[in-house]
Amino acid sequence: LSPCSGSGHDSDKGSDAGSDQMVDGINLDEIKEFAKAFKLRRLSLGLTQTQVGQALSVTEGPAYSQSAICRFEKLDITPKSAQKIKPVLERWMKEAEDRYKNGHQNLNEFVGMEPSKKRKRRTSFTPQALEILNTQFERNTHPSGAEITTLAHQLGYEREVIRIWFCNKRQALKNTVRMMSKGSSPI
Amino acid sequence: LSPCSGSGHDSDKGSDAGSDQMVDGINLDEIKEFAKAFKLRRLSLGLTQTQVGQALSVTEGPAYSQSAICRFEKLDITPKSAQKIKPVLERWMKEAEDRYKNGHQNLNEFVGMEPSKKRKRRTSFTPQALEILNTQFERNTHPSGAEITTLAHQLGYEREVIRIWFCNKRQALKNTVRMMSKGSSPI
DNA sequence: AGCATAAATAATAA
DNA sequence: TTATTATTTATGCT
Repeated sequence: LSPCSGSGHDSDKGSDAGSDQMVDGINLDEIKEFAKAFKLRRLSLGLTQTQVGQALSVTEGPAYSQSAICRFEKLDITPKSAQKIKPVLERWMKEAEDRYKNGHQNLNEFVGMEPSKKRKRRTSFTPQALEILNTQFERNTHPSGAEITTLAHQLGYEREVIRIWFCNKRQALKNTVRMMSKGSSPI
Repeated sequence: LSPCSGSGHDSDKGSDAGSDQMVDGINLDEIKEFAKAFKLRRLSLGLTQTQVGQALSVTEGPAYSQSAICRFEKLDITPKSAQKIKPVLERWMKEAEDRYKNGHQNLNEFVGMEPSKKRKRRTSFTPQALEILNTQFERNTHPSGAEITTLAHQLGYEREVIRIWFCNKRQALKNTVRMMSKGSSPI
């Protein structure tokens, strides 16, 4: 991998940790542990990466996407970057947990969750609609935005529902292909 | 659409605080608490509902699908049913956690996970490949389709991977140039 | 009682 | 970053 080092010498931490793995004056093991704990704390509060990211964007600026949280949890970032983000997450999570103790409403408010954010009801497509959808899928597995909109309107379903249908359909197709190529005996 | 609301939904539970909620001699609150803890313990071990279900099917008989685990965690089952399943899950989880303490390999074995079941590729280029790629890039930042195909075959990577490499490389170059020249056209 | 798959979430590519 | 894919969860159905 590209070394890319030497941009800055942070010698702020004078404390020498004995057996921990240190890189550029950063304690990797400590960060690793924190990341793991952070994920668990997040799940304990029933929060998604998206929610954490959005909430942080409000208080800390617009640099916290779902991807960013994901990458931190998996430590798919540079040590320097992790070191920078860690205290922010630490502080935020502390606050969130405190709010949680004082009642869920406080947490919801803090995170900016909708109070009655229920899962969407599972739509069931009519056979007629499915037939048309499948026909379209055979023609083109990746319809454009405009095509999806038209199709949704034509069939009388929400646009998003149609979009998701194509996502899942592509998924199913891929899985089928994968299974077939595995050479498993047909049932 | 006919909303058909109010289908067998209990009205608000103005349950009295302090005493446990009992139904048919079953302590609902206890089960509720267990279900929540179970989910957290499952996540701590990094297991999916599917994995738990499959593992249980081996040790406890074929009555534990992913759906079943899901429904237990959400308590979307009858109290009687929950009461019946609870000790099974309790026992299994205990065992799983013990194995986990003795090393991940033990857990994997217990759960029946594929040792090498990892998510997906993430192409990383060998230094040799990178050297060749960079040489080609210096010669021509916009290789034709045929050239990309040849190069991909030569290096032993997927064509698409190579194509994208050039995209990203051009991007990097552009960013560098832009940074150097400071004022640039917004393309 | 659990399969099929819609919806939601996490991870990765562009 | 944002868009999209891969994975997991949840639920309509019989």
